[in-house]
Amino acid sequence: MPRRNAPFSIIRRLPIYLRILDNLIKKDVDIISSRTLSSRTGFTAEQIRKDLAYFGAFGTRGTGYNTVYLRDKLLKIIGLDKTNHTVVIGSGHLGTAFGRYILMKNPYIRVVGMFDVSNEVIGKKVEGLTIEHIDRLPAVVEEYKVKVAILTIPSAKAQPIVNQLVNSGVTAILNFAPTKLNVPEHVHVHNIDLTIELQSLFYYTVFEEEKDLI
Amino acid sequence: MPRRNAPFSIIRRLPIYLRILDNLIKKDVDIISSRTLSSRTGFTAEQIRKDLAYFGAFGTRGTGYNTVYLRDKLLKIIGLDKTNHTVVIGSGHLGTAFGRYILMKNPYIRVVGMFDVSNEVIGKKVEGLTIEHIDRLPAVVEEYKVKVAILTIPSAKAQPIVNQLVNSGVTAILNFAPTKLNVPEHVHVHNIDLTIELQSLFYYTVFEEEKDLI
DNA sequence: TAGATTGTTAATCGATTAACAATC
DNA sequence: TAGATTGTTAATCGATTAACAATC
Repeated sequence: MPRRNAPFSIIRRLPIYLRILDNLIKKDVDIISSRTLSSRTGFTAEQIRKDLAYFGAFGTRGTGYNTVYLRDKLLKIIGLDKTNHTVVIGSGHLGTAFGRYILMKNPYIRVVGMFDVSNEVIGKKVEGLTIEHIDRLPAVVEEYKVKVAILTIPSAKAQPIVNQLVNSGVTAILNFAPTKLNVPEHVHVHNIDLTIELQSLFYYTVFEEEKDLI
Repeated sequence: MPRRNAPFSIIRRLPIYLRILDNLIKKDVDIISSRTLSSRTGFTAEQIRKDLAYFGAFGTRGTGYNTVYLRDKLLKIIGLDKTNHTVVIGSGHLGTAFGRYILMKNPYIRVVGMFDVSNEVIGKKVEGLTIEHIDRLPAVVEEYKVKVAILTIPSAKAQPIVNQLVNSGVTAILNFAPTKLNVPEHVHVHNIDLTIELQSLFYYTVFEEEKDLI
């Protein structure tokens, strides 16, 4: 499996293929064509073939892709072929909702810790996992060799925690705090900013209203 | 204000500028340069100037941008210059967390309804707003002329609700259900897929491990 | 005026789409 | 073999970066 520094645009589509393959395999479908994948994803068949071809030749010409084989390849490419640990930092409403969601809906990822500073939530259980004091974070990260962390704490408190995470060996962060995090080059940050997502949608509502007037 | 069908890549950056301007104005800063905005956002100064120039000439050469004036322009461009209503459909853990977040943290957006089908949550209050039965959705959407809806319901139940929303006049949907929604061309859908965001991060952790071996 | 910073045009880069040869 | 579908090369499209003239 030649692992290169693949474009982010491709990487983001792989989990979508993975989810569809999971569903197909559950229904005992053995073979899928790029055309069918296209109708399920909304991406063009050409793009799907090109995405997969970036990592190797996984299909059979004239037939399509074997679902189990392709899923296996995708899991290896993404890096989900072994148990993967993550921690949730910040156990307010948003943090516990995410933690619960991942614990329940993500077959390939395991939450090994949830943390907070507030005595109001520390000790509470989320799907069987006990929320711990944030002082326990470095120990848990090191014990489980956690490489990916989810951040749902206020912007003002984010940077010191991020520094701590990086020092403990975390290399990827899913950041829900609406602030720019400073990290070394080898650490990847994905920002999910609910305000951006929601506000930017309003652009299209105004546009629609104006279109009505034309 | 010439409103065109601006590239989505630009539209998504506008709320970030808006947030920074809000903070600057709070601190009584009158003028900001593209260079300073660059260091705050991580985007290049050239890109920021080009983004803004797409909608008009809002700055002063040799000086920079007036914060209050630019914020005013941005609010008009995005379409946040009037009260903007939204509804949250699906009031499970994720839905109530989002609803609460928007109610508390979004100065320009007002949640006018939260809905669910489960008697366990209907009647509960979230930051003063009572969760209603989903049967009330069309009435609320029409009463408040809601154009933007937030969807946090299971994938299997999403499409019928989306059809209902579109019929009631909604033109933009923030979708957290991990499924492709079918909508008419004039309706915009933003998908936020926590699984994609999280799984795709694991690609970079494997990459890092391999780099260690080189 | 001189220094600073915008707004705009040109060059580059990267991603998507189209076309088709390879091959099951 | 004929039909189907992949994998790959070429063409197009769009977004970002660089350069600089305009102007406060």
